[in-house]
Amino acid sequence: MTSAARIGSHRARRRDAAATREALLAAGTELFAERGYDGVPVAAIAQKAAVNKAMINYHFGGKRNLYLAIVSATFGEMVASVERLAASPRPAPEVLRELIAVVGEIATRRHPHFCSMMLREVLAGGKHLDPALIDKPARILGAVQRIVARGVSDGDFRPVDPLLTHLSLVGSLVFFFATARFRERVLAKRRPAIKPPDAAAYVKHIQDLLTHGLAAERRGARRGA
Amino acid sequence: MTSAARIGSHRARRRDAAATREALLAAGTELFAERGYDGVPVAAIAQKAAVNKAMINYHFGGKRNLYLAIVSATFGEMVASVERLAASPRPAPEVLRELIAVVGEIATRRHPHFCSMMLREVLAGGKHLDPALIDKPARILGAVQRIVARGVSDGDFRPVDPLLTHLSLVGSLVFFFATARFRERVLAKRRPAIKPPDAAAYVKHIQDLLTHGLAAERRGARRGA
DNA sequence: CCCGTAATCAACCATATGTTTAGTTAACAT
DNA sequence: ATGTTAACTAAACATATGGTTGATTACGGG
Repeated sequence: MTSAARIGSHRARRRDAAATREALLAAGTELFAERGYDGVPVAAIAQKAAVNKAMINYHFGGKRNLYLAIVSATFGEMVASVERLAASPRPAPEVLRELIAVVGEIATRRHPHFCSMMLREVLAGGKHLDPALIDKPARILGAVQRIVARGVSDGDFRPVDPLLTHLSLVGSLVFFFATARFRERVLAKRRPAIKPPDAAAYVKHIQDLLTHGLAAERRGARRGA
Repeated sequence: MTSAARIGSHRARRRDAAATREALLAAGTELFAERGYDGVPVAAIAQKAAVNKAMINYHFGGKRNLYLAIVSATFGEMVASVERLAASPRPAPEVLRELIAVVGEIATRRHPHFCSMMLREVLAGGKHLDPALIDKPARILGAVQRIVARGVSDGDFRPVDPLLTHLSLVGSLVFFFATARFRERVLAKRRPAIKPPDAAAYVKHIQDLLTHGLAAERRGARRGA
């Protein structure tokens, strides 16, 4: 892992700033997601990265800045994906289903710690976040809202509130992916032990729930108020 | 507040163990919910409770035990309410709507810190929790599952998976109530500033989403596989 | 080959924090 | 009144932690 990352442009180097930075980012991502900002000593990050802890200050300028770099990187791809989808001209219900799948994909494969970090940040009220970073969640919010609003105005969705819909959607997804560890622990304790549900099944469940839950009533149905 | 709580059985007492314990529990509940276990120094709890910090060890035997006492108290009422509802013989869709309302009620009025604490605990993988406490979330899970399973077997709901349904329901609710602070901050930054949605509107939204999303198809509809 | 510099490291420092302790005081029974 | 004890306090302690420093080393250019 580290040794591989340390293979630089021409040959393995005993000193490689880029590899050190990478190792710190990787170690920090995992640890912060697991235990939260306050729960991780810089010594633990350094040890996991097999690097001297002074390197955190040397390369990032302190624990806080390392954390911000990690959050920024982790959030970046998610924001980009969601905004790309929001721009799609396809029917809103279809786009929403794909959005759910994409979030599931990113949350399981590309950034397995995204949901934990997002939730921790949000729980902390954005205390650790830069003003520059705090707008990334806001952009996700905006993108989902746009999709839902379009579905409503196209008549594909009931006249639901886009903001509330966004919150319920993101909430159920983030909650699921962020709480896998705890779920395993609880379910394993049950007699008979229950197998924790897998991500793909949950993604499909949310897709179906939203599809049915947002669908416009059949033509000629009651239209409240 | 404290002075009021310190009015004992017959007259105000300069020393009142019960009042001191209460003050510590109240202060701890608020602070732990806000900043998490690791984020709160015992000195802060003691200060907020207007009590000497050694009292935490004297009355509870340490920070950890104070935390466990708080979580236990906070989770207790929620578990009781949910299990009471699960035992109701009324139609499952109706019970589920009420369950959502009850969770909203408890999360806003009686235990405004329940969702934050629950989410933090779950994120930590139950690291701080006693085996005795870890089964409280499991009981909530069981109760919701029973309601959903009954709705399915009664033909009121589509043949959804009760566990997945539980996760999506609890996830969307807990997420909403735990992230109010962050939401306010993000929404206030938008131009024009958006008023954060209130709890009652969200409860209704989730009720409707579930009602529509779980409802059995009209008679004679397709039955997959 | 040799030097300058970026990168790295071990040790140190200042501070914060959970817990302990030794002493003090108020409530109450007698 | 007084002795006993639970409740409380201030100070001390041990440890953990984030950050700094000054020396050291490897890499690349000359």
